[in-house]
Amino acid sequence: MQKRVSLKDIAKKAGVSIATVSYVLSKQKNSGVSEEVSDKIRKIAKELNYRPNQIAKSLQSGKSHTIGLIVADISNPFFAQIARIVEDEAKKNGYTVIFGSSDEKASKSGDLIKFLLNRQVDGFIIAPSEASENQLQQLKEQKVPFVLIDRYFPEIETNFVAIDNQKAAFEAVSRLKANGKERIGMIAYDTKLHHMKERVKGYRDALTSEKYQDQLLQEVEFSKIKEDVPKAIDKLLSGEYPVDAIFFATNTLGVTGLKYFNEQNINVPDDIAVIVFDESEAFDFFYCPLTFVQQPLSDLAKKAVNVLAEQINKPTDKVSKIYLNTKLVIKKSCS
Amino acid sequence: MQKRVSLKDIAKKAGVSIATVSYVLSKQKNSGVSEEVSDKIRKIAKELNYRPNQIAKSLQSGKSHTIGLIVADISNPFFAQIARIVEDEAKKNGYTVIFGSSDEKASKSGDLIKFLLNRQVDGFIIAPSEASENQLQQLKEQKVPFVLIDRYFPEIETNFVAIDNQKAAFEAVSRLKANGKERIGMIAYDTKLHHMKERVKGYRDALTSEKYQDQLLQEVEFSKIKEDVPKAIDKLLSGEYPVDAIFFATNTLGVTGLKYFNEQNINVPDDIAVIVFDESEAFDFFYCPLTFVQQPLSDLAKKAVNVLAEQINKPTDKVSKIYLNTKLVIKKSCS
DNA sequence: GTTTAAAATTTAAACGTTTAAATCTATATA
DNA sequence: TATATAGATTTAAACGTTTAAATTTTAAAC
Repeated sequence: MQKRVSLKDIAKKAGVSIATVSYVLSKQKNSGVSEEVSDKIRKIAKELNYRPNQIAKSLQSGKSHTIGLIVADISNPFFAQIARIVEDEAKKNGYTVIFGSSDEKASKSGDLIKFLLNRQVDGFIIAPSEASENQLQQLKEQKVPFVLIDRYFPEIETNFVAIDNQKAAFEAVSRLKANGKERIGMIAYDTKLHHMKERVKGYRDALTSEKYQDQLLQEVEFSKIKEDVPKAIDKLLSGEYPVDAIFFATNTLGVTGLKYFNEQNINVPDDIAVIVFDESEAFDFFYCPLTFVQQPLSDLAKKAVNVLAEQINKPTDKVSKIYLNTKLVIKKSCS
Repeated sequence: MQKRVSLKDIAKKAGVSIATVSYVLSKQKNSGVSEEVSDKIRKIAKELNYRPNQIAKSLQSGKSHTIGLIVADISNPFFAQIARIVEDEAKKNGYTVIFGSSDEKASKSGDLIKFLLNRQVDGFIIAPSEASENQLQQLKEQKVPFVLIDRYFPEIETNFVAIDNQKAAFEAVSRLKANGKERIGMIAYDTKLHHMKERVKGYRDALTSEKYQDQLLQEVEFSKIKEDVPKAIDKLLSGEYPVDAIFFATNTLGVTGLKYFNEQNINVPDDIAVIVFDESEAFDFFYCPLTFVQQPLSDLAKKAVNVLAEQINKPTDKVSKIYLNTKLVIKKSCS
């Protein structure tokens, strides 16, 4: 990599001090320097194709103008979409984004946080993984600005941008009931993460019959949904009282479940009604249009960036807890 | 953000010079410093939870250990998957990834490159957009290490990791012919990008009848595929000799096309046979299993990182032009 | 008890910026 | 003409590291 031109080079060529060059090039308004000199400096800077060294600026200012985005998996369309919006919104605010995938593992997210902190990121947007409370607590102690997205821990006072998972789930399941479904199963992740627990809560709230509830909720592990979802479905469909509807707690679970339905020639909605939390491009091709809970991804991500930017610029102890509205998009699959 | 602890703080506490601390903490082997002192320093460093300031290191070393990844759109699963693998492979090599989306616009990619160069990235992995040759040429002149991925410009000598698009397309279309298809249309992007031209070339090579070829190839614009793909399909299916097969040049085009088929109740493969370049989760739900050209995404991304890392560590003028193999995954849609 | 060499530690400069403070240069004022 | 004042420019320190070179300390050799 060729040596880049610095203020020093310009100063030498212009026959002035580095400081003068800096004043000319870094101040918008002509602060002090004479027209003559500043014109000359700007001309030379252009000639030499000067590009300020952000690293040096960062060292000097203590700000890197970089934010760290930590999600479960950047290749998951849900997070990829968030990433894209974060990218655009961050750029508008003058920030660069460094991302990292935690694979839902606290150890990975911990490493990631340390790594990015070394890189002097100014703040974080995090979709936290299970058992990462202590990491967030530490960030708080070190007064590192951060905003949670998609998930949050109710017992920790932090900024977050999320949805009302319980309400959204309640609405969805209520819809199934309204459509006459009597035994509604749910497939969720086996995690303590609050957003998932809320979805389960909303589901439970909507159920009136208390019976069999334990068997109706199937929880699968993040790392082995390929095996666990089919098993869960089998369980829900077997026995004396097979379910007549399934509520999938995420798009990934939904996709996996629907694939299994296809393999087994289980028809939606004739054999079973379905509602999925979140959407997926894949659903567009499912033979039966799917009812799903739509999250305001774009607003979620934008808000997160804005809250973070504010927090970086004027840190306060007041936290922003933002809930955005979801929408239940009703199609044939739940009837 | 709380002030972080620096070498200075440790030095003060330990009663030694900053240099000594640096020697202890930055050298793996005990270079010179006595056991006693170095133990003490390490202990204090741990106590204070010292984390080296990468920014300062970067300024000093001229290396940021950061690479810039520029793709068309991070929210496109094709690129999101690449991003994920790049992330993992980069981490293995000690690099952080900053990403940016160009939206297939040269202007955006140009801005992005400048922006990231200011951030002192050590190198780039780029899926270049149309008319961005001059940007790459400039990078070459400035001796900035970079590797192209997915696309490349044959007239510019650069590192790249790609596939043989012509061959892959040829194979795909040949398959359609072998299955008795006689009028095979293609829907491609209207771009000068070489990879797309190669796909078209491969398609043309496979066609034997020379007639009507101009009408058989439909090119649509990146920015308005939603409108253009349906139009293109209408054209291909109307007239005296409607096509009996369509070859989609990318997964995005395929997804859009198949949606339109559904709207119009056009059946695959009865009404029309289909092959798509690239895969998509969505295809799993299409009623008819789709034949597609499978790219070795993971290897592509890994290779790109490795070539780049090598280029950064020992720059040479020799370029690596790497082609990886594709696989035609044959399903019912092309019969 | 010197001398000398080796080992341990420190000094100082550098990376490319910013910016307060100091200095220098005009010009206006008396 | 001397002086104050504003304007223009430079000096120097700082951000947190690294590292060559200089210095100091320790220990060995005589």
